[in-house]
Amino acid sequence: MSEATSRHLRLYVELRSRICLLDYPPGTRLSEEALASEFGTSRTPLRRALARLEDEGLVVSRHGVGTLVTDVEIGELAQTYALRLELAQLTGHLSPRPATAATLDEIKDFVARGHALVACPDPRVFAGLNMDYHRFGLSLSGNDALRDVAERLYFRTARIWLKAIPRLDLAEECAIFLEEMQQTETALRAHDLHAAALIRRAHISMSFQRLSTF
Amino acid sequence: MSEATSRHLRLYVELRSRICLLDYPPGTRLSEEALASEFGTSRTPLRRALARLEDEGLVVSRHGVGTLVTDVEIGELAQTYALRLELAQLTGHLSPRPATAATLDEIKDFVARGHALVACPDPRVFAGLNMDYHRFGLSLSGNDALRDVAERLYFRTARIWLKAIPRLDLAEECAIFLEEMQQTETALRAHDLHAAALIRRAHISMSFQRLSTF
DNA sequence: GCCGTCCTGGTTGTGCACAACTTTCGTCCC
DNA sequence: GGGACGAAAGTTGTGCACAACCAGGACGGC
Repeated sequence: MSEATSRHLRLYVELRSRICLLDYPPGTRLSEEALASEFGTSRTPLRRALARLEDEGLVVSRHGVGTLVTDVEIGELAQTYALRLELAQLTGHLSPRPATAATLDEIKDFVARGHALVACPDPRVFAGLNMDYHRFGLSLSGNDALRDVAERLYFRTARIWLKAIPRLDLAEECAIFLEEMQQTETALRAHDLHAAALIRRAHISMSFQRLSTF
Repeated sequence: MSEATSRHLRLYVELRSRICLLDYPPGTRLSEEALASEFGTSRTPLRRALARLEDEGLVVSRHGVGTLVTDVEIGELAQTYALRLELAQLTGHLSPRPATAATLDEIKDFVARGHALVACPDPRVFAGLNMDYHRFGLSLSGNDALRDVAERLYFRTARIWLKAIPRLDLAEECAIFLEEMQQTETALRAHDLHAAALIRRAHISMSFQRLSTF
């Protein structure tokens, strides 16, 4: 991979993480100059990364004003979740990858991290674990297109869900999350990827239900 | 919409069309300078559009070499089609929009254009009609996220399918396409969006079957 | 004849200076 | 005192010059 490409990817991924982990909550104004100097580049490559984030709807740049982190209204959130449900289930159908020993080790590790989270609930840790676990869920399918699409949708709305966490019961959310990972571990041990996908679907659905009580 | 945004969109859409209509077949080298002068801008805004095309996988820029239109191997094509099948069917489930009189006029017009195409088969006209019809199919769902995702996948692979057309029977492909639109018209007249989505799914599936005989 | 080297033309990537634009705040007129 | 106007500061968008890089060919040594 070329130097330029790798730098672009680094900037893009880092900024995307900061946005979705609420280091930059919706409405934050990102300064091109400040970010460029932080990352040790000029504005040009940084603008390339911001442009991609804008194309994907995570920020919006307005001439003379600034680059602002976007918010998402409930209507769009509902549509995106409706689609994510279906995609989650599809991970069990579209070229599923048989669970290997490595897969089982991974899910075991996730469960361990879940226990640690329940013992000491923290929104930031929750968000990071959730993001990692999402990526793990996608890795169960061998369909690249499905992975790309699902990842895109996840990052499109993850920050909104996280923003609502303080208004929910953090401890309870952590417990539910741990439960999901435990159920998934059971399914994977039984080598039932279909079941694992359904579990994922069910929990995304319930998560949105709890979210939309506001 | 700002001046810059509208220009960006114009460049992006125009280049994407040219790529997917095979005005620029896979492997073509796009010159930033030439395109910039054609569109009457400097390289900077043009590079913004090319960068987006690269992020979406339609071109690849290599330092010192050029910007090349990508090709797609059969494996990726299969995965993308597998996903497109599911998404096509979902347009019948995820906030389907009831067929109005305007909808019926539209599909009637498509059938008319289909008849004209069958009378005088032409790859370029075929491609244009197919692209318009694809957009029409998406408009039957009110789910923005689904539309975005499906459109992205369509443009990702449309040129590959079109590239294979000369190796198939053009007249037969046109006839099949017309048939699909006629069947869809019947479904829409019956206000059965579920059926319309299944017809779309079936034809995408069969289209890929014919395609992958090579 | 063959291989390695260097040079040259052409392309994308980067940095910088400036243009275009928006917001805010101060000032002046009424 | 209120409102309109304008200047100023700060931001993103654009154009340009140059750096970095790659492919191909000429050239010379062997």
